[in-house]
Amino acid sequence: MPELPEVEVLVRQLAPLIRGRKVRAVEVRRPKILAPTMSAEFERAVRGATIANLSRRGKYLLFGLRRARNQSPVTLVGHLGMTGRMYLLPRTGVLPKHAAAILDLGGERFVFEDTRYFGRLTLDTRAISRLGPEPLEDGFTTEYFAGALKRSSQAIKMKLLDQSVVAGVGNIYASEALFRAGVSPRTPARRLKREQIERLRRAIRETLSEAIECGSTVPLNFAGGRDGLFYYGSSGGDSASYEERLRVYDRAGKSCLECLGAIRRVVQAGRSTFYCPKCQK
DNA sequence: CACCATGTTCCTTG
DNA sequence: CCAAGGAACATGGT
Repeated sequence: MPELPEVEVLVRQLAPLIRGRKVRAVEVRRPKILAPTMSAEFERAVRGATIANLSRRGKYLLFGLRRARNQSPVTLVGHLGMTGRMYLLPRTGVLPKHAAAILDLGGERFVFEDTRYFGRLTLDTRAISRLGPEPLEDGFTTEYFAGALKRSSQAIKMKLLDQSVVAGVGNIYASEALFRAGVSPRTPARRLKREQIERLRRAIRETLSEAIECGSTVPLNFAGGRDGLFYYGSSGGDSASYEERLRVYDRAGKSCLECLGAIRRVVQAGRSTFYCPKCQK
């Protein structure tokens, strides 16, 4: 479930539920997700701490932990990887097969579940410092964006996935934003004209904003109505579903909603890109 | 068995 | 030193 909008929605829902709560115990089932932090160090820092706040940077979750008076606060950095989920589980709930780490909050347990274990929950904050600007904030200007693209011969799709260029865009929204901007994903970054860069910047902001408004993208339904299990997004309901809102992603061979031509799938740097060759130049 | 999957990091090559 | 490409990580779905 991991691009900026999904993380934003998760943070908004989770923050009020965990703010102010104390971590009574820590259980790490997959030490790999702490890397490079070691289990002992992690437990020493987190056990007994109070979660003072939760925020987001790019696709990362930032847990601000307040500890004993004589100890300094620490930041826990979370990342969902490809398959990560974070939620509160009632004390009586059954832990999932791929529970990577569990924080006992007293009433409920905070669970970090991750099937593929590509995610992270760590004290290492270095990745945060390498991130580019937040696409929905003022720092993501056309001036900045143009500067970040002008010396690169790499395809623009790849630049959008580069978290040091702009933070939070992933494989799905990169294709969607390029379609909205009418820009071909294969265009070398340095070939983009000023007007295209402006359109793309706006398209990125609109695409991400709309996804946040819609609540959630990837079908996050925690299959089978969970008793008390926290879940986000609409489970069915009236709003347009995830797939319905995507104009090109995973629509290879289907018709373009604008021109009725066929959506094409190409592979760039080993990852699928979807676009309309007629609408996107 | 084959291929695909929302992401990042490391290694190699130029 | 930098840019770019590809493999690796691990598990499951189709």
